[in-house]
Amino acid sequence: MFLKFKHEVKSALKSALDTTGYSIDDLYIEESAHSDLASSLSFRLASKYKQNPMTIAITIADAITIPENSLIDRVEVAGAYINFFVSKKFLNDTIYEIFEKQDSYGAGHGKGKAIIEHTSANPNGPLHVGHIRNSIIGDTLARILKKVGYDVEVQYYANDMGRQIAIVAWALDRFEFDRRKKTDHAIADVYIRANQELGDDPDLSQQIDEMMQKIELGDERMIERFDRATDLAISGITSTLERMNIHHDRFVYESRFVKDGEVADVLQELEGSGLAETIDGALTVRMPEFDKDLVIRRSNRTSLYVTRDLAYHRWKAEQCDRMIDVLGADHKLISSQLCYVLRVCGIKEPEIVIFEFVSLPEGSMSTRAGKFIPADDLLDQVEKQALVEVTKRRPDTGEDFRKRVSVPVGIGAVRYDIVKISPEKATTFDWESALDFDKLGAPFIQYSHARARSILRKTSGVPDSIDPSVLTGDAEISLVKQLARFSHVANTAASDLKPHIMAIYARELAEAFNQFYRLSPVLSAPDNLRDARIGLVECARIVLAGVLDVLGIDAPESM
RNA sequence: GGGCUCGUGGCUUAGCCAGGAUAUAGCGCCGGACUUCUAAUCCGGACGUCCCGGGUUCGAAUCCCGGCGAGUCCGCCA
Repeated sequence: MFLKFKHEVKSALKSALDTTGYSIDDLYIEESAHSDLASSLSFRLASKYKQNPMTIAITIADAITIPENSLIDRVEVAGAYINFFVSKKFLNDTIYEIFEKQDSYGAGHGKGKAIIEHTSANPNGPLHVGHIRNSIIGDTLARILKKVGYDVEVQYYANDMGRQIAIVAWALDRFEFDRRKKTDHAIADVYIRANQELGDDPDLSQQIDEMMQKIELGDERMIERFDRATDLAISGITSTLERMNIHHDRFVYESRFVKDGEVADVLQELEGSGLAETIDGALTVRMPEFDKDLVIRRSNRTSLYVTRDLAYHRWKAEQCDRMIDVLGADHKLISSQLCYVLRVCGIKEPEIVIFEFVSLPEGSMSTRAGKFIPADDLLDQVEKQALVEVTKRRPDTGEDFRKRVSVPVGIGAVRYDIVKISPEKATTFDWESALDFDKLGAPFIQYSHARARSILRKTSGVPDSIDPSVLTGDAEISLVKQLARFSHVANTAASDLKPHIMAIYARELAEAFNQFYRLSPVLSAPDNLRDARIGLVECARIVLAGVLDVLGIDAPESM
């Protein structure tokens, strides 16, 4: 509804410009604290036409004609801004639309197929608190894209033939694998130990090199060893992701691009077209833009990560309209080099979402060095703390209830706490704030939803039709306005690939509902107002549930 | 050394790409509201050189230049 309103504002403004004879390429329409939409175009016109901006604003505002049944109520000029306000019809239509569309409310104009790749952590240990920033950003983006209408496929690109996996495979033969532990954690144990042992020993390093050559040549025994290592890690990673409501539609293994010859094709193509040349025995792409050339085939003929990644992207590009990669900041250079090669080959480039690092107070994390906090530990601790919080706040409930509620509250808190931060911000993990439920935002939103549910449980059902025009209180109106923003926010989040704006919207929506809740009694209101308010609560419930779903956060019925 | 990112009240943070009206919100701090649909709530208050210095502009947190500080990358690793 907000988008429709914006369109009406645009066309009203345009025709007013036509009648007044001003012309400008942009209408400078923006959201404002002073109105529902505002335009600052009179400032631009002022310098262009050498006139007073206030005079221009008034002239244009006077020329605006609001059609019958418009979503625009009125136009006002303040400080040379032209302010637009929504009409009663806007509010009513918003409620009707939510009633009609129910769970599908908020869908946007996304079309086509989107492939989004996220997490893709090396299978050499469990996910740690840095990896899950990738997972949560990626999963939220996938959900946002789905919401706005894309056909979304989520992929995990698993590195099953890199040096790290060779080390894991080597370690599995050498050290005891602790079967009592979750498999990904046990993998990390042997991997860390192997790295200690390998140290700078060139003889041992030579063994790893030999393993990598064998895997590249398709040695059966070696493939089995690598696969075993990969599977053990991936199965542990998958179960961690499941706990966070994160699902991948497809695991794409790097090795397939070597096996099926796509890597060879890419190399041949680059070599044949003269884009790559042999330097010191290694096939290299000259990169004038980066003052650093890119090796795509080692002198021992094995491929590199980036080579396989090229084949992967070439394969993906043909299957989708939008190709999105969520990557850590350490991938900035290599991913722009990848894009450079794709570009010169005439292959579609991915849209890349870069997130900055999560570090520990004592420094950056490293799986190899064993310096990391496993995501499983964080989830365990947060769930435990959530149980303490639920127990404290709901002494009236039984143990079953508390345990059942503490899981979504804990997991939701983790997801929200991570997604609410803009990806380009580097963060530091610390236990105290990770477990401080006064700071965590998700319960606030979940609580609003639970309150809406609670009211609805006490009614004999939502009326079939309501008269929204009796909803005239400030809190009611600002709640409806927030409800109307959903698809607008989803569309912006999808086109800019910014999941955090959805998190911020969720908070603002919950805030509007809580204010309404405090100010506007529902059950004790007189008949027609009571019905209308029940209807509004139902709308809020639908949208709160919808937003939480887009954020991948469960919405408890009660908490 | 070069590239990229970040720098906003005590802490965390929105806004920056597409410059505009009193700079967003949470935590913490001070004070108020539960005989009323769950107070994980709501209301009010204090707290700001938007890192610094120039420039562009009628107007700069936002754009440009130069600093400073933090993070990160610069492998025939991934």
